[in-house]
Amino acid sequence: MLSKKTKYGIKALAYLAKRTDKTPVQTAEIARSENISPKFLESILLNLRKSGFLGAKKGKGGGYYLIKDPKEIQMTSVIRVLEGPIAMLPCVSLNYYEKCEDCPDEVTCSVHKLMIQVRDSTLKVLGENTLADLA
Amino acid sequence: MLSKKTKYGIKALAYLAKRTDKTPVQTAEIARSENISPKFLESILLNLRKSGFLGAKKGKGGGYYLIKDPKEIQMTSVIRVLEGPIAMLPCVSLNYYEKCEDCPDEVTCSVHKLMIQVRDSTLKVLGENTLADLA
DNA sequence: TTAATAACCTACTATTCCGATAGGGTAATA
DNA sequence: TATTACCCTATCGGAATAGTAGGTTATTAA
Repeated sequence: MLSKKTKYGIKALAYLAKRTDKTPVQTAEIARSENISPKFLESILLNLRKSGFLGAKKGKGGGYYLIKDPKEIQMTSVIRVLEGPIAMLPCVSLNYYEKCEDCPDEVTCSVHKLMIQVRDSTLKVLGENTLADLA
Repeated sequence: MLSKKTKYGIKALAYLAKRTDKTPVQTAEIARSENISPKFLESILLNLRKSGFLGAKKGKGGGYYLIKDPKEIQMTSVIRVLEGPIAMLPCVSLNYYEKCEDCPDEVTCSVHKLMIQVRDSTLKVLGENTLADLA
């Protein structure tokens, strides 16, 4: 299950991508429009800024704005930053790999093989979709 | 991410499916072989029995055994019983649907559309794989 | 220069879930 | 009738989630 943090983050990015002009948008405006707790959203947008998706401007008329072209932003990268691994098991994760303690051999592990298939099909969908497709 | 409960459950089912004869297998044997905490596994197998995947026999020579043919057991049904929803959001779940409070309209929701695609591709993989394929 | 604005940062909290453990009860077998 | 092994309930520490609170800093406009 996707965390609300990730869901809200995607919604906020899509909100920004929908806008025609790229002037900064305040956290409060996005929060109001998308029904998100303002303070919670604040921490998410900060996260997205630090990860290089958003730029920020302080003071009056300030806010957040997209840095890159929505077409260039794959949903895989968004989800990896907000949620973490896309795979359903650490031992099949490309970016957050961890060995299972209980599993002596990944090659013969039945669950492993299945979860690689799931990972690849998910990766395909999320890789084909960009922020532009959502907006 | 898949819970350990689900992972262990699948491993246990695969262990039973690998056996040629269908005599009962004790919890302790599966736990030893798959490196799972015996007591934890016990609750999982109980769960699988109540869900109709396993049969159980008490007393000496007792244990758990598969009720159905592994070819007939889709991984979707196993995961739904152990983990719950397969979808990444409640609002796109077929079997555990819940409306999002923050979302006024699912049809126009950007995240919703994306997660339906992810759900369908995952469902395809898990539906095509049966317990027999894992064993 | 000062007041207002809005991002930035730190810390805290309530709730829930996960992964397990403990300890006994019940039914079947030898 | 003793042993075996499933059955059931209850508990528990730790981690994560979903926020909340309160103050700091940088920018803008009056």
